[in-house]
Amino acid sequence: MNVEHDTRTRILSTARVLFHGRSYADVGIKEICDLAKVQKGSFYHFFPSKQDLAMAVIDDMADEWAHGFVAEAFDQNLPPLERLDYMIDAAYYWQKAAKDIEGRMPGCLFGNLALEISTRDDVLRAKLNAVFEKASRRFHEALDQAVELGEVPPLDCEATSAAMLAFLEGIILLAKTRNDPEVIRDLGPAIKTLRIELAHPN
Amino acid sequence: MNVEHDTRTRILSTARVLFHGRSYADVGIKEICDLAKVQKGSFYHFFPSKQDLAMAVIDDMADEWAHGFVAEAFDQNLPPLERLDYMIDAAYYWQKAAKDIEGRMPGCLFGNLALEISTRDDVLRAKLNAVFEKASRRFHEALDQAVELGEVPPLDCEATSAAMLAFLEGIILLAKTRNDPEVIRDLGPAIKTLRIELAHPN
DNA sequence: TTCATAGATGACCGGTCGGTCAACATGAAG
DNA sequence: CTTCATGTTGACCGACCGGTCATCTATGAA
Repeated sequence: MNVEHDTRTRILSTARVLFHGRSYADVGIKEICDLAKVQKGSFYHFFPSKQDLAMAVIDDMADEWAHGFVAEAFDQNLPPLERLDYMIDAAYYWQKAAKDIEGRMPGCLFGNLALEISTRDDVLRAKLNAVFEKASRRFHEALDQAVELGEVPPLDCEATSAAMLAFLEGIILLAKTRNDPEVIRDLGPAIKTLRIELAHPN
Repeated sequence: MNVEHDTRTRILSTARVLFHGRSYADVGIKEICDLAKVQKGSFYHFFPSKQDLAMAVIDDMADEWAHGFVAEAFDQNLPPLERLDYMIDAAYYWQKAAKDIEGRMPGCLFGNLALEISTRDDVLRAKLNAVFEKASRRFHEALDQAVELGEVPPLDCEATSAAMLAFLEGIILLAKTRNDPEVIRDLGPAIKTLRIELAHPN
């Protein structure tokens, strides 16, 4: 069981690391196979194409996120606004750890892939969009609860949650470009100041 | 004079369009040459390598930006906060026009390149970082003036301007992933709500 | 008229790309 | 013992990659 899927898992995690650290186009299947100690023929036994591999990598990482520190950060027991800080912190420490090890900030795998391939591959684009929408929903929940608890004046939670996700991705983009995770820490807390007012019902 | 540089210019503008619409790695020199109606040998007469071409493309677009709608948006005669709206508007209309023509949102060339190659090529990364820093300075100016005019309570203009740029890039990223320029219009105005307070002097 | 220089041409290079395939190993079910 | 499914192996494919180069042409100064 676990042995059967071991090869597949090795391919998947190797591909994830390489795609994240460089880019989709820059990483070849040969390189993935070599590092994962898998033969090329075996690769194509599990994944029909490089695109399918990318799909699986996205699913894989989205799952790990959802059950990992995203679940922690958006813990229902945490005060809603603290969850935002937690999320920023988690992003910061993650990127910092990666930079300390590899010397470079990998940024957000989803953001990286989105900008690289969403003009070329509509299927992958749609999948990445779904990941972002799911992430946005976490912000949405937190905002709803913050409003309910009176911690924040009423606002357009739908739009604001999307804006917060955009801000997070933007900060990571800027930090990666500066190769300096501190950007996340310095700018991140401003996420709580973002507000989009409710549209006036005429 | 203009004839001499015509070939170079054709290469440059063709490369810009292709890099912007797809990605750096996905566009080959052969394709650029074909579209620009230039022979490969001629290409390498003007550009020593693909990396040098990328440098030139970034410079080229940064120049066109600086003297184009960025200069318009950050017109000193405009009220500072209106400049922010102008910038969002400009981004929106640009992306919308591009999508109407090509069917896909290209996003921001600088953001695209930054995420794709800043882990692989430190020279290009540094250049893109410089572009962002220059852009951030425009926001900085506007914020300084807004504070001076009392339109906004005092704040950390340095950090907030960087946050605003991050937000802009993040919005474009999200819009590109959704392939829907309206995201820029819907979330963009929240840029004015971003605030990073001045650090307390102990 | 000569000569140097800038530019244009297209064949060519080794290497890598994503992907295919026939042959073979393994192990469980009949 | 046979059959079949699952998985492994590595040679192989044509296309394309970034980049090189010898050769030719056009131009303008001396």
